[in-house]
Amino acid sequence: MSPRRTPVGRRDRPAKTPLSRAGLVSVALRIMREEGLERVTMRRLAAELDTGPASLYVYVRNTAELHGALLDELVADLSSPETAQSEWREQLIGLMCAYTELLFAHPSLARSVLLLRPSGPHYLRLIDEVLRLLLAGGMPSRQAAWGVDLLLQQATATAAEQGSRDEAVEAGGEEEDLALAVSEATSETYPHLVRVRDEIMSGTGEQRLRWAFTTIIDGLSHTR
Amino acid sequence: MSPRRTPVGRRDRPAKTPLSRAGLVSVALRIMREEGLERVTMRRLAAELDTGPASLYVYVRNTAELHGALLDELVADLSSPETAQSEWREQLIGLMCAYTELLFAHPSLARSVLLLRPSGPHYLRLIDEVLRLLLAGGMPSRQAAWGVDLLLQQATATAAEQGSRDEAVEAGGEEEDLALAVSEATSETYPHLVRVRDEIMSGTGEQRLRWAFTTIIDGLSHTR
DNA sequence: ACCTGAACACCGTTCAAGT
DNA sequence: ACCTGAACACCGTTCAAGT
Repeated sequence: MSPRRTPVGRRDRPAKTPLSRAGLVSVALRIMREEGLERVTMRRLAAELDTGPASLYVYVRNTAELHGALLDELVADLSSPETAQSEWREQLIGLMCAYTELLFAHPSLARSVLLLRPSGPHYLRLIDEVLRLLLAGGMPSRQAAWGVDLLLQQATATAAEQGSRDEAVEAGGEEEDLALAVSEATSETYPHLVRVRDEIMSGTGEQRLRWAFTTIIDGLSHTR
Repeated sequence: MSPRRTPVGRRDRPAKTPLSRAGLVSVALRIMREEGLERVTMRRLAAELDTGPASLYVYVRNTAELHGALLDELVADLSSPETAQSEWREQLIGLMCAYTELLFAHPSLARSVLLLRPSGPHYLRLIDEVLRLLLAGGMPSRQAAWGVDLLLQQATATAAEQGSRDEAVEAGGEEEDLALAVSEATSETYPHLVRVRDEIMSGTGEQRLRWAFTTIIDGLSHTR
């Protein structure tokens, strides 16, 4: 229809912006938000940027590094909640819940991040903030330092697990297998499981999440 | 060389045993032990069993279910350590460490299990045993019921993370990125991180693992 | 240095057709 | 019911060759 402006252009795209790491990440972010991380593949990204997959390896080492960059972008939007006069403990639980909810929206990213050691500037800011709150709670520095890891891992693992479960409902449905197995357990085979049967699946995700963070923070405070 | 005994046999394999779920799982287990979970693919498994990949779907729903079955086989070998007169707390930490070490040998399985709700008989036995110890510690039943989940998730997440890190050393090396970022952090940008800098990477994997379990159990005991 | 097409070496799952 | 070959619809990464 319109006359060609770029003689060797493969298609009539608006323009071919030069490749850059930032460009890569922003396109990846868009695809992730619109279609999920599953669709963010090197091949798809390359197609979107009107090039071949090999070209991307100039800007990212591999898929894992790309995922790390995506996490950092997400974490950038994480505002410290209510920096007001509420207690450090409540603030910390709020921050951890906010981070977990962020990951809930992208369970497959959580899955990927679990295998990473994120090191982006925004993630470091999150670490620093969690540390601030733990130290504000009067925790010894080793307790605080190791605690950040424990808390962040818990958040990521929960998001990875919970999120993929929602996705897996259509597909497999392994949690129904567990529910079934638990309901069929007898006192002869699994006596303790039977004793707490009703509590094992109880509570909402939100309740159990807050409970988990509270439990860990209690354990951290209880200095030995 | 030798005369054909099976006229339509594709190759001179010893014999073609009929397919079964148990047979599938045992071949999968062997490949996992010898070459790692990465090599346990439907296609590879089919080739090993002298059939096409489609045939496997009679016995397992999908790859996830197969991984669940593999975990259950591993957990079967998990002997309850020292059921002697040592305290419930020490016994529990020992059991959790044993489970984690089991998974350390198969990090990619841990990764996969994180997205599952395992429901095999041996896994249920593990749940029952952890519950027994928590209840022996005098914990209220909701605390115990939710606690099992927290403890087992922590174990799996640690194995998934730690294990893949060992593997990733050859490949990417994202943890070095973090170490670098931490060492380059300044008091202006990340004041709290700088304050605990030396503790954040300290300790061996074993030390931190025991510490994490102790912390969570402390938090669980501290009933609210 | 940056960019590329093509190739290497694979995947999981489904389906129509057989036995 | 069980089993199968072939197909569908893809992957990440590397490499030699170009600019």
